[in-house]
Amino acid sequence: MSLSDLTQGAIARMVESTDTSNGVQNPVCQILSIKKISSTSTANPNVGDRYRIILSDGVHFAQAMLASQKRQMAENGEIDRNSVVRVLQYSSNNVQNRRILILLDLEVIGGPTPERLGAPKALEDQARPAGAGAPVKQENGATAPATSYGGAGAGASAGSTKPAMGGRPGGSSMNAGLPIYPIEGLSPYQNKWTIKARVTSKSDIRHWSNQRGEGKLFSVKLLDESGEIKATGFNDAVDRFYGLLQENKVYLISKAKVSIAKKQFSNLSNEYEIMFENSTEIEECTDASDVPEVKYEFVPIDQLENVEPNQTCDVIGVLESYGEVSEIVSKASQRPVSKRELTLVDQSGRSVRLTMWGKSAENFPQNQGVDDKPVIAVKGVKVGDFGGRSLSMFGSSTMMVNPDIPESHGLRGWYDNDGATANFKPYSNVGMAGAGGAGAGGNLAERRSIAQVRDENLGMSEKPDYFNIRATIVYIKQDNLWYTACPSDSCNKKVNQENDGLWRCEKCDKSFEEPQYRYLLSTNVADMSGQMWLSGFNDDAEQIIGKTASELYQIREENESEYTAVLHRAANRMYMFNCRAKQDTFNDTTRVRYTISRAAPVDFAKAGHELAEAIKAYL
DNA sequence: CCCCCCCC
Repeated sequence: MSLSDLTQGAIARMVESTDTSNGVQNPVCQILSIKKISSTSTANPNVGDRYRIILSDGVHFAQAMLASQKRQMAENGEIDRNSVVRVLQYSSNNVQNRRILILLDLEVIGGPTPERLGAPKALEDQARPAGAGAPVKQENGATAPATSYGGAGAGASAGSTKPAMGGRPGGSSMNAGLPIYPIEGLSPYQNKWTIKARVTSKSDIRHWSNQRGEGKLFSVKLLDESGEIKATGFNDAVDRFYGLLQENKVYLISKAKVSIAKKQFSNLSNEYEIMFENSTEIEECTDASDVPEVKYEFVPIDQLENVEPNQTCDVIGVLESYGEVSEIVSKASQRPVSKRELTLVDQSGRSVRLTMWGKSAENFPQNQGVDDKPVIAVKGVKVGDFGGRSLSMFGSSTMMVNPDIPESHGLRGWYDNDGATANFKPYSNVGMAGAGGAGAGGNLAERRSIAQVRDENLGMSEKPDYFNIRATIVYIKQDNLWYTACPSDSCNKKVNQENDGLWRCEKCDKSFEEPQYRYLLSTNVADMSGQMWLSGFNDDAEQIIGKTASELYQIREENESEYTAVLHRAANRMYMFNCRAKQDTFNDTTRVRYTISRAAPVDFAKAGHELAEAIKAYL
């Protein structure tokens, strides 16, 4: 299908006519957007206003409704965004001074069309003198179609008895003269528009600095009945609009720039995005009832295992607990990032971890007004497979605390009656069983025995598996216990001694008088079910051995038997090991390596109490 | 004009 297949110019003539009989016969048009209208308008059965369509002839587009008898074409996917259709029968109706096309019969032609044909503009004047055409009567009390897009032209239309903006709810003197457009109607070719849209998410302010300069920016997602679009503000626009724009509120926005969306950076299905500019006007709109609310599609926590990792989804649950803010260093950017772990529970009897990042993590819970065990709804969070399933906030994810929606009230009632005393099966407690010893914050069932680690084939898939074991050091391998490392901060690469006696680091491109010694621990550990070899790095090895690698190097230089004694003393101690299992191939042999990510001495008193509790639970 | 979405 190409632009030439469309009946160019048809839209204007269709709108001018009353129906097929005096209009265009069988025009071929493209559907730019199709949107189910879920705000239950009691309106007109004649109109059957269930699906709102933006219809294009390649030159112009205009607003249309799919007649209710053709609803199934939308429901079964026969027609969709970008479909090319032949309009067999239509009518053009005057609804509150706007012309709305009603598509009474149509057929799909050609195969799927992947893109918008041509560069259609909004029909400048879709209004007509009252009484012309075949006006659709509004029954008493009947609601007008949701948002009154002057869309294609509620501007000062010839013969219109109303002022141009008379129908604009919550409007003001600002933005005067610019018709309200559906978001789907925006394009770079037309800049006289106003959208009335709800902010569904707002990012943190982000600062950047690269070779091209530096600055700050933020972005919001905007929603109306027709679709969604991302809008970004840079520098001055951050100062002007960041505070004004708030999640879930509705705004009139005009005089911003529409440009081609960089699709790879957006998960919204819109070819375009908006940039706020110096001339941009934004005003909160108090009459927001006709702009759709954020829609959630909640996945119960126990169903998360059916969601593919890396997908996004919406989850609602009671905030059972949350941790302290901590800092990690991003592997990709090498920059420190704050994070905070929340634990959500729901009626499915399971709990899941939700990670918050950056400022929102630091400012939680104050920024969310969190009281005791609130209901938390999150939208667009990333599903991870850490420890089964986990959740992680994106910059584009949104969080609502105690939202006023049925699911929230249901959870509140359930939690206050039953949930508060229930036990929840976690997806994972990996990483929580650390300093506290045996399962601090975790439960004993989640810990594995060494036999289980083998029986469950952990580390045999492409991705690493993580597990915890409580085991006793049996033996520490005595040769190659350390390597000569680069002494630069956070380099740790192996350095070799050159002919000049200096130690050279290829990565840092520097030479040093002395290397830093760092452990490469290989230790055999055992529990009641068996034994296994674990690899460990410097920090955990220091803790286990009780000396730095440099100290131990000196000891061995001076007294070989003392060296052996130090290693003997390190054995027969019990630790909680957080480990990672991953395949690796060396000399054509593939085997699973088990690496310590954290080792913590067992707190026997605490572990004993936990065992007692576990036994009690069986009785 | 950013574009990373992180870690165990």
